[in-house]
Amino acid sequence: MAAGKDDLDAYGIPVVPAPAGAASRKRRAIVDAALTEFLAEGYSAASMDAVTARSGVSKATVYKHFGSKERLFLAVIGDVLRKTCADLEPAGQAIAAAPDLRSALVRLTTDRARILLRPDVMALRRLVIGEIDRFPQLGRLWCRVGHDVDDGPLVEALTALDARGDLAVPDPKLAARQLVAATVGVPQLVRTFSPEAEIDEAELERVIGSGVDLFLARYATGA
Amino acid sequence: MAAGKDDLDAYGIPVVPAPAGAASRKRRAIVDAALTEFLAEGYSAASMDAVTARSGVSKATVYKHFGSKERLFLAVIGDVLRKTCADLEPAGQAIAAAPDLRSALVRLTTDRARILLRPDVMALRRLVIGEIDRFPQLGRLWCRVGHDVDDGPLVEALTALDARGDLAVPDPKLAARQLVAATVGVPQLVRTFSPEAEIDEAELERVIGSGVDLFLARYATGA
DNA sequence: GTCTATACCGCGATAGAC
DNA sequence: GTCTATCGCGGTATAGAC
Repeated sequence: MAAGKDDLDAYGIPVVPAPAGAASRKRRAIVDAALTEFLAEGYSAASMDAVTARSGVSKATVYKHFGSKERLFLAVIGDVLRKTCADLEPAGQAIAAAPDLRSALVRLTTDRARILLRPDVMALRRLVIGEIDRFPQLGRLWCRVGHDVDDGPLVEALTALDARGDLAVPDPKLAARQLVAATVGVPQLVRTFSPEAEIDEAELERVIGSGVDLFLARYATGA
Repeated sequence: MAAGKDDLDAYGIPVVPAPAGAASRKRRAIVDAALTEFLAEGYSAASMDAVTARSGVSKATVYKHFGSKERLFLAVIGDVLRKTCADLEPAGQAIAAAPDLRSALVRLTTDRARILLRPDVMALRRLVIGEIDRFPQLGRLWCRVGHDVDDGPLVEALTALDARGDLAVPDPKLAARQLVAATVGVPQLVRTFSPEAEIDEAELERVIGSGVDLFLARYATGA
């Protein structure tokens, strides 16, 4: 049992450190192959044989690196989830300082929608939702990094706008959820059940814009 | 190959007629056991052995009735999905005639939320989402009977209200999606990633009421 | 229609040479 | 670290008696 092999991060997902050097390339190949396999088949139907075949290494090597199918799944999905959604981090910080609030909200929600609606992110989301009972840690991780439920920076920005009088938001946490639901949530729901649906750019802009208008009609001050 | 064994309904889901009599009880036991097993384990990890054990019949009987794991899954999930969401059918018909529009919208969305947020319905939803790639028919079926994406009656009601001048709704289809997203969608999203979260009745009323207010702030006429 | 028993396969995980 | 070869188990589906 190597040192640090059972370390868990704040979300209960095993941290498997990547060794530098020649083995690192094989490790990368395993991770890539595993992600493809898990996204295509789901956790249970995914085969470790298929992962080894796709990655070009032997099965023993896979187990030397990750120990078990469950640890491989958590490491791979957790990593890609963190990386993919890292773009969402600097979310609502520019909102409070923006001259035109509507434009700022449209830009914020549109940027988020572009990322969250990407086919690979949607597939990852479906996989996480389907395996929630088996891996509750991934659900908690998705909520935090993807801000699918709570968005800290956005809540803070709405609170600041309320204090300044630019908006009248009695419950910023609820308002943030409503804004996200009325904008990103609408096309996201459609694509959740229709993976093959295309993203019409003009339609997306129209939906997002209408959602922001919905939000502002309720929370904008007369000023 | 019995007659009608390969009949498909409008959604591409096999229709397996239930014979009346003594065998009907066994069939019911199989369906109940299979639903429990699939909801608990997902499609791939679900075991036909576990289904037979839970239902108290032999494995051969299960295969005599349903032919394969795939057909059993489609039949069971499709049936329960239709039955569960049948309560949602008479959706927006009473809206247009209601004296108090806000109360009517709150009642409509609250009723829907109560059904869609039930733990068993949420679990079914997670299962369908996770198996969308394998069974696209279930995604299409969910969209229709659950009105998770499009709600025909609600769209018609909004169109009528717009024509009468009670609301100003330029795009009823989009408005219907926004109403659902801003009300039911908010707690639904939370519980999608947190199966164990409880439904606080007071909190639900507050969220739904706020969502309806959001909707009316945008679409209500001055009158 | 229903049962018991089993064919047959692919799975996750490991042993031991190098 | 990496390989080949294999173990043991549990999976779906079927055969044949009743």
